[in-house]
Amino acid sequence: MASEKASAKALKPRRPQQERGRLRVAALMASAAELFAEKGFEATTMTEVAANACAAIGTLYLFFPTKEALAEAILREQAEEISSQLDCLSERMVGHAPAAIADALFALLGDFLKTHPAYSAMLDLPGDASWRRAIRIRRRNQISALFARAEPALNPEQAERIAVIVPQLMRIPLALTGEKRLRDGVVDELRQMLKAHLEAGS
Amino acid sequence: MASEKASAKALKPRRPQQERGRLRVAALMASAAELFAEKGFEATTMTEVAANACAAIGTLYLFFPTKEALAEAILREQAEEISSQLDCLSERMVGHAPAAIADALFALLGDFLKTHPAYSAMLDLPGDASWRRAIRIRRRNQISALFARAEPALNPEQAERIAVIVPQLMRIPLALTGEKRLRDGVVDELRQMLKAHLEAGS
Amino acid sequence: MASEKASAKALKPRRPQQERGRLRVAALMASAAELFAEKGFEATTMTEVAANACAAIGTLYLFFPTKEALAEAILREQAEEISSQLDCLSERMVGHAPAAIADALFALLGDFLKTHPAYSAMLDLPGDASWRRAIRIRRRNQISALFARAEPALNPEQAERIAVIVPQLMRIPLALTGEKRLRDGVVDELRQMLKAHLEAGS
Amino acid sequence: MASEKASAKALKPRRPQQERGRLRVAALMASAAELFAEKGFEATTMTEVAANACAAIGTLYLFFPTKEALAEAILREQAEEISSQLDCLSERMVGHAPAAIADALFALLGDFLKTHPAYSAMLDLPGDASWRRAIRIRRRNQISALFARAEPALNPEQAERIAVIVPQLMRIPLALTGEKRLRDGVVDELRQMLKAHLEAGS
DNA sequence: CATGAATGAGTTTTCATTCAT
DNA sequence: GATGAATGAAAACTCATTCAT
Repeated sequence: MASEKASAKALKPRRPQQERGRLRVAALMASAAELFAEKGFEATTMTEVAANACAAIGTLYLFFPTKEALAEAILREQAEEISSQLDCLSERMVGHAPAAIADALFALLGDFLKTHPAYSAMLDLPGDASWRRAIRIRRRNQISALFARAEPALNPEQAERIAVIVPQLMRIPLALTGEKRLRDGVVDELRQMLKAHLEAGS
Repeated sequence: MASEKASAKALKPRRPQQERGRLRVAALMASAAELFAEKGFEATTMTEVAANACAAIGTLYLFFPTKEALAEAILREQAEEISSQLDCLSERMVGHAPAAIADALFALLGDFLKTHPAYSAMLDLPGDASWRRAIRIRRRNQISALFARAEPALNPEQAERIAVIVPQLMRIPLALTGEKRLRDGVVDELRQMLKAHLEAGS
Repeated sequence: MASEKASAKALKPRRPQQERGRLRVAALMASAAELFAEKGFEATTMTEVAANACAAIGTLYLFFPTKEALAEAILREQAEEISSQLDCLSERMVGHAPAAIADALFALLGDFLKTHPAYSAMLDLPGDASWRRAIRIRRRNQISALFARAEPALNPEQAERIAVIVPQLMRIPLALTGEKRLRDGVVDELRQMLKAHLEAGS
Repeated sequence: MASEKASAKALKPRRPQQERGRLRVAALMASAAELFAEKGFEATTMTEVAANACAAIGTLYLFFPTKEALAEAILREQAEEISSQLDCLSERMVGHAPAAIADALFALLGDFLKTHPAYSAMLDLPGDASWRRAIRIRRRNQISALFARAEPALNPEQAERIAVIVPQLMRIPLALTGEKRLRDGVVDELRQMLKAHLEAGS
């Protein structure tokens, strides 16, 4: 599977040393995330990303050597964010029952995906690169650890399966734009389903 | 005098009038479905689709005026197929409990997605056209009707929510290529989760 | 010519077969002429020509080896037609004054171009082939001969110039589709202009 | 936060923001005009246009989103030019007789068409778009106003007809490439014809 | 003669990426 | 750092023409 074509070219998203540069980079990433979420990674052009951030195309390439690198930077940042939130949650949830954890996880992931619509869209893309898989696995491990730490009695295999399932469950309501009532109902339905399952299984 | 004006330019999407043509079309659609499933819609080129079917690029465009039209034709065909399978299932399931239906639905959708790997990948694409939405809604209505018909006591709103959720649940294991054990475990976990939920809810 | 070869295979009578072929060819040429006039030579496709004549594309190529040959056949036929009409006119106009000839020519060309809208469009095309030039020159010579024969006193150089000008004058009103009043006025204006000029020059 | 939404896809027809860009655009338009005049609009390829201007194909599309848009840009520019020349002429010709105006108009249009060989070829094309019609009508109105202003006694309907006719008269000699003597004679003949007509009509 | 599926070179158009200023 | 013009390989799409039936 090693089809990494960017081998010769050292992948180096440059780190801006100045405050203005950092703002620039943030604006570019926000612009890209917005467009990726809206029309998908492939359908978004680098020119659009730059224009949407009121920057020149050259400026965009100043910080991100390729479109793929731009996606990776965004995804890494968002993964970092959710990772620390999961760490936080893990602290708070020690000793709680799986069902309680499920509730909290639902709230956390629901909020995150709503405010970061590009996250799922970018993480589950066809032709997944190794770094994409790594991010998914890290998230999976973190969630399964969350359950394991809170409730050591929980079957670790099941914890892993749950860790796979929960983030994907959260994507379901995202597709129901324009049907708010249904979407909220689906969120509740999913939460009940998961909680009931965890209560039954423990 | 040539009367019929030929409607400007719209003589492109020719449907095959001979047996050989019908075979060709089938081969082209199979080729496209295979590639769409493998590398995604955007990353697949029309040239590849044609070559993969041992046809010339012109032959492909003889039957499908655009790449989008090709995707639509494939999706419509597969949607038709699953639709009739759902009809069949609906017949057989009259009078069964929701949990039994869930089991049967799991089996049906699981098989279908395994043999039609392009289906989900193409149905849930960014920037969804109206025909895509129509297909999704039809499937949703059919599944909710399946539950409603088998178990008239079931809350119709819940049936709709379940109809939204189930097909998306089935997509989750698809992403787990190369982790067969985990994938099978996840399938079981999801089935149990859904069945338990439906049994509790009824 | 009656072929008495009544063998096992029913042999269709040859004459009707040729007759049918002649009708086919006429229909194809009519179809092409219609489309060429409507959207131009380049913008018309061979497929459209065939479809517009309710024939298969292969049938079209049975009679015309290339698109260019199709155009040439149409133009030659129409040129032949107008040529014989000009011959007729030449007979009738012997001894008439140039102004009278101009009137008659106006009527003849006006009718012809109105019923053969492809004629001008095809004769004056960019990148003119030699046969196109030949047709134009033949028409020019015929018209100048018409004047010379009727009125031998007329300056032959002027006759040639008039022969160049008149067919082009007739094209002017053709562009005024949808402004019938203006078009008719322009026709009159042109006729007066030409007649006055010829009367003054003689 | 990237506010301005970038209007979907319409950031293509970029107008040059630097001096160098303006030169490039001019060179591209000149290249296209040359080729359109030489081989016609349809027979000219965008690749040729770019190569003829020593530019890459992408550069051409940077400024002109389609071949049609390229034609429109050229035609609009040339129409603007002739329009201002007609304005100039209108100033100078106040109080002159129609015949004198005809002379001046002949000179002006003759020069213009000789130095802008693409103009007529592009303005009178099959399948005329609305913008093409608009340019023709503007020219017509300007010429008829020219007559009306110089000689208020002139019949306004006749002025309009003349305004339709004159530009088309000027096209006639253009077709006579390679027959210089004849062409010059035709120009004179046309001029006399028009002048005599206008003198007689007033 | 008739047919229409098939071809593939050629055309238009896109867009990630580079580079001179 | 910043800019935006420039690039060109690659993709979508067209259509005159051929050929097996």
